[in-house]
Amino acid sequence: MPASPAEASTQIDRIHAVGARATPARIAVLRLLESAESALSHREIEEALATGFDRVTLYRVLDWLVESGLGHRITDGERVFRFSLAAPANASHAEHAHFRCECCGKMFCLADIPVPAPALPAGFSGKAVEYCVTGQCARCETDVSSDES
Amino acid sequence: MPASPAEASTQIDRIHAVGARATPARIAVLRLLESAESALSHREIEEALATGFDRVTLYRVLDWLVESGLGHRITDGERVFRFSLAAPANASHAEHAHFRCECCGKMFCLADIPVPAPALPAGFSGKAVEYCVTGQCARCETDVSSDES
DNA sequence: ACGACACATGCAACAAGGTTGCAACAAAGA
DNA sequence: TCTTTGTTGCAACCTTGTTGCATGTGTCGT
Repeated sequence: MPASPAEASTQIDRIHAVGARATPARIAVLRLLESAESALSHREIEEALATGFDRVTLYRVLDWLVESGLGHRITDGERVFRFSLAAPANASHAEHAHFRCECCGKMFCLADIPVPAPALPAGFSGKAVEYCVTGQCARCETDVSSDES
Repeated sequence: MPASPAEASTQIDRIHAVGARATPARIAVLRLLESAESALSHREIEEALATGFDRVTLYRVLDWLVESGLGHRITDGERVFRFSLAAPANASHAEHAHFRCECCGKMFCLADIPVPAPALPAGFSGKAVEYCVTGQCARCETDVSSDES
């Protein structure tokens, strides 16, 4: 079920709400991230949006997304950035934990698990925290155990 | 104060203990990491060891270090890997938190701060946890405040 | 509805970090 | 000392992300 113009208006509103231009690339990325179950890398976004947006355009859209506060950027353990939407403006988007599956490579937001506040040594001031667990996700876990040949 | 052969024997023993060959590159990297106050990136290691080891050699030494259990690899928030030595075999090297200074780029091991165990959703199994705080370290903090012009 | 302007896009080139293949070399044991 | 097997150096390559610049387009004022 591809985009209908009516559905796209949701994204357009969100874009305008942060004082930016509603462009096809931005709308498409927003829509994609909204329906994503896990944080996506630039590569994954490029492949999902087979619409021929330029690589650089996507990088810029993603940068804009973070700058404007509509999304965040997290780093998985493998030198790539991943992007997910921030929660809608009403909810305060507390920092949450992430889970990266070694098997399928997907990254999940563990919204339920609050990131424990760090106790830093004297003189240190923390701004942001990344809390990322690596392991196997539920699906890969069952795949592997049922595949024990 | 450069390496003395006598001091190097410590490193050689550690290398032999994991069943590997004691080569100049490995000894040098081990020595460097032992004296490092923070986790070092490949680049930093290459510059500190101005001894002309090949880039690739260092990458391979670092990979070996992690595989053999003598060191770990962590990712700072900026797409680069950093390496530090594992604690000596007697101590169980519990996972610890890291701190990356946005200002000077250094990465510190916060050995005192235990990484809280994650509560994962059903079906997920975690193997490793990364807990990294970003902010300003004590030195940069004072530099900035005394530099307010 | 139209035009202007600022911002967004596409292209090409670049940069940094890391990996691979392969021939030459050297540490460890016989 | 000799052999073997693991290590090194080199060159080339890949991936991820960035920059400069000319062209295109969304938005606003009219």
